[in-house]
Amino acid sequence: MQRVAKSEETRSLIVTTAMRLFTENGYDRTTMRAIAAEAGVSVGNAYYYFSSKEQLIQGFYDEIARQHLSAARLVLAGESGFAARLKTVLLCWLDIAEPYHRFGTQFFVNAADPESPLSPFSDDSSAAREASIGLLREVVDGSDVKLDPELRDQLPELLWLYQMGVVLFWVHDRSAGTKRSRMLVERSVPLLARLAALSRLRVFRPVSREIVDLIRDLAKRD
Amino acid sequence: MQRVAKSEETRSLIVTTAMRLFTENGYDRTTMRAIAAEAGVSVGNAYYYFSSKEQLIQGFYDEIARQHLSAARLVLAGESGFAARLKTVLLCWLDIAEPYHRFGTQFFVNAADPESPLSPFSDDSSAAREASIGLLREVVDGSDVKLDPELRDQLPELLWLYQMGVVLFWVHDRSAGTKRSRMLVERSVPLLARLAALSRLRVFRPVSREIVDLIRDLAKRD
DNA sequence: CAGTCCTCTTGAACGTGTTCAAAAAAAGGG
DNA sequence: CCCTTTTTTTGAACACGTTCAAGAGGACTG
Repeated sequence: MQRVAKSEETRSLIVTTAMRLFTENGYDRTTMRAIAAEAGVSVGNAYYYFSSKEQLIQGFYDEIARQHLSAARLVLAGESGFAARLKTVLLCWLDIAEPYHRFGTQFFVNAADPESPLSPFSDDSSAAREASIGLLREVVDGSDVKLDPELRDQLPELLWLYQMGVVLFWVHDRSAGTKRSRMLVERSVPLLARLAALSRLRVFRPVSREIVDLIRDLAKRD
Repeated sequence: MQRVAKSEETRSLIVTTAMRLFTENGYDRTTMRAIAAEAGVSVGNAYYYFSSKEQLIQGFYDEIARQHLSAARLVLAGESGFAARLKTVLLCWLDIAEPYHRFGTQFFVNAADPESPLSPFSDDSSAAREASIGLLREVVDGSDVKLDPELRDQLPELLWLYQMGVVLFWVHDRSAGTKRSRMLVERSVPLLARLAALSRLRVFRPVSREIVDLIRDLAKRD
């Protein structure tokens, strides 16, 4: 009983300290020895709770995702247009992630490793991924957009991929205040919305159907 | 004179040995000490020629790019349809990259770092990038495709981004013979070709123009 | 040929992430 | 309260990428 609490306390102390030092000095310049010393534990103890330094990053993902989810829900309430809703959600993510951009690149690099549990495509990340896709489903369902119904089901997943693209761009974005990423969102979202609306046109139907099928097949675990 | 040749010999000996050991044992399991020992030089000497272990990977990129360029030119000769040409070029890349897939993921992970000179978006990679885009321009120009002329200029760069997407998918692809990546190419290329053809329709024109403008603006170094 | 410079080479040493055998602390059982 | 088992903690040790002061080997100059 008491032991679980104590154990949980140590774990949380370590991750909190790590996050603070990462933010203060960057990921690379923060050593495991420094984290342990600052938290008042031994190096080995940090490894008892976290299998690697990389794993300590998970705390950041969780934090950003948590903030984004609650902030996005708030701003979504006022919007009913599809493009406006999507834009809002993405700009909201950029706002929240902004403070972490300086060293955040380091994190997303590690996450690019397909073997890593931190990869957004990994099984370990499926819970977070589902939550993100769920939010994008709210974006679609809460809007007044008219869509090919076949597309409607798949759209949230497609939008999630699009969001990953935005994040990738953001990671490489070196402009002041990451304003190029903002421009990308401001201008690509209306395009997407228009394309989605076009999906109802007859000439577009077969293309739209094939996209849906392709995504479905690719999503299958072979 | 003689010295330059000797120096070049040592450099090449090191990179060749590194590539062999990487292929045999994987990137992580190959140590700089092992490379140096196998090449019969000291560790410090390897660092005289290459600033880091990561930099030794460049040899792989160059090799794959070189093979792809010449192989693609061969198979391109027989095709005139846009979709067929594009599909050919991408499948050709998958064929050539196949032997490196097992440990290739490791390489592309390192390349995902925006700070790294190995990043496909970095200044250091601009030569290789231009060469790739040039090949894709041949794909477009050598075909009989009819396009919005505004789009025609930008299309090779767009296709390059699309190719990066395929590579990203390939890196995460765990199917036998990376056949899912092949499926992605087989089925997404015709879609792209159809979309490109649609760009001439009047309803599509404004969308097409905005895409072109957006890419142009994003490409600007601010 | 002696002296000077530049290129190339060496290997010990440093800092890092990570492991592991051992100890300490806590829990449980009689 | 002692004995056993489990959980938690320790810090020395290891392997690796990387650095650097020192030197070896020649090429050029006067």
